[in-house]
Amino acid sequence: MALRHAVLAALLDGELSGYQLAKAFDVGVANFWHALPQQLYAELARLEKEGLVAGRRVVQETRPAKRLFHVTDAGLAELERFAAAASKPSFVRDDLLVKVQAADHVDAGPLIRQVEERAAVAEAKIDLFRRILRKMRGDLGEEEFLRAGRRVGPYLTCLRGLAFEEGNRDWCLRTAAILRDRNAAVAGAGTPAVPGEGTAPAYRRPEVARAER
Amino acid sequence: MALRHAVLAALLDGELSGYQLAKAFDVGVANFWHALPQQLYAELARLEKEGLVAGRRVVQETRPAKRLFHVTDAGLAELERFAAAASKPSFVRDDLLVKVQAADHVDAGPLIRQVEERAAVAEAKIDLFRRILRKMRGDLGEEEFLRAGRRVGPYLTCLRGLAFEEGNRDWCLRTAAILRDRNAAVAGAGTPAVPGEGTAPAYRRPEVARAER
DNA sequence: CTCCCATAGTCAAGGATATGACTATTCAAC
DNA sequence: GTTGAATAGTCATATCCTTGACTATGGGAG
Repeated sequence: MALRHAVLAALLDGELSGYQLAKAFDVGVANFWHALPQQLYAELARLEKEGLVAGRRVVQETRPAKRLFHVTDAGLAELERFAAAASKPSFVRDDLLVKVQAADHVDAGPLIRQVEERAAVAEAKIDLFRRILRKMRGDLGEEEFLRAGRRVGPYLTCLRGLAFEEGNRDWCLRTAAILRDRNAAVAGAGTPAVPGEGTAPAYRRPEVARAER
Repeated sequence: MALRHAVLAALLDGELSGYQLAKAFDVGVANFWHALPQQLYAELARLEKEGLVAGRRVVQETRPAKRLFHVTDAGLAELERFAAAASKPSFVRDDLLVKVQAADHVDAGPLIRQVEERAAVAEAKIDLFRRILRKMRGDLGEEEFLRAGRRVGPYLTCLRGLAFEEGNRDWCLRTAAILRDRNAAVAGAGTPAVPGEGTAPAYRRPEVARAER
């Protein structure tokens, strides 16, 4: 039930429309939470009904009208309550890690490609985050901004996003190199397609007949 | 729909009972996926019905009987298919980051405590991961193990977990220090409880009367 | 002149996850 | 001698999240 609080936190920086929120919570920039547009519009409706945010309609000339939302005092109080409550630990849930976990038992080719692609994605995010951070701190140096700047929350979460993506990139590059080496070694030793099968799996499945292959 | 593949990947290292799986997917060790026991038992039942895993009953003397599951050839094929398909990017979803995003608008005290507690949790996980890695590579050095070891998938995902927790710890410690400094600075300047309110929020809420406070 | 993209927002359906409780046995501590 | 932790597993409910649509307008590319 933290999506609502993520929305409240995002609206602290100023009024946003649902559409703008959706972009902020989209892949690429969502440093502290991720959500799809449908969720956000639904959550905004709930938050408004409960009086935690309020919206005002803004008519535009060249674009469809939009509704800009801001956090009410009740919303701020709710955020305060949330921030003081215990946080549950966060979990890893990543398709790619599941695949790497199985790396010794599946075809290495597609996996290596995916890991390398992820490294490129991480690199792009790193660039983006660096630009965002520069923009947020303006003329000030990082240390100075963090000491005296008036709004450091988003800066700090962006720093976490940056460090995460740097870790991601480094790990992906190393993992890809390792899998490539192993794949080449096994291929050189004569086993053609599936390297894991060449290097004796740690666990021989019992009672299941290993047909063909 | 990746939980099933995470279960398959976990069972590659040998037979496991639902209970053992649950421990592996619990907080603390789940390097590549996290899930609750209920989910795992349900998923195991589905996987068995579809013939992707098979279980055998093992009666024990001092403990209740258990069912040990292993991946079938069909399961391995399914995992192969999954590994070759495109992975969707993974997302950040962390209560604590939401709170830090709102750091300038909420009471800093409880937040700082939580960030420091998270740093301690990360430190404990780092120790745990280092022990697990040492155990997995045995006598070999890391480079050597990754070149020649016969099962590196779990080692690689554990390395990612280690790097993640190191990043977590470093960020938490730095963030806590920054928030402490800022809190002390504002308290010294005369504002008592809520420091964010002392430093002029970037956005003045319109049309909403700012009662008392 | 048409097609696609960006803006702005909504609906329905179903799968995935979380919360909380519950059974049953054994060992070890108090 | 009863309570508590660990083993082993299950059920029900509720909420969350994802998938895949769909409406509508305006601007720019080709």
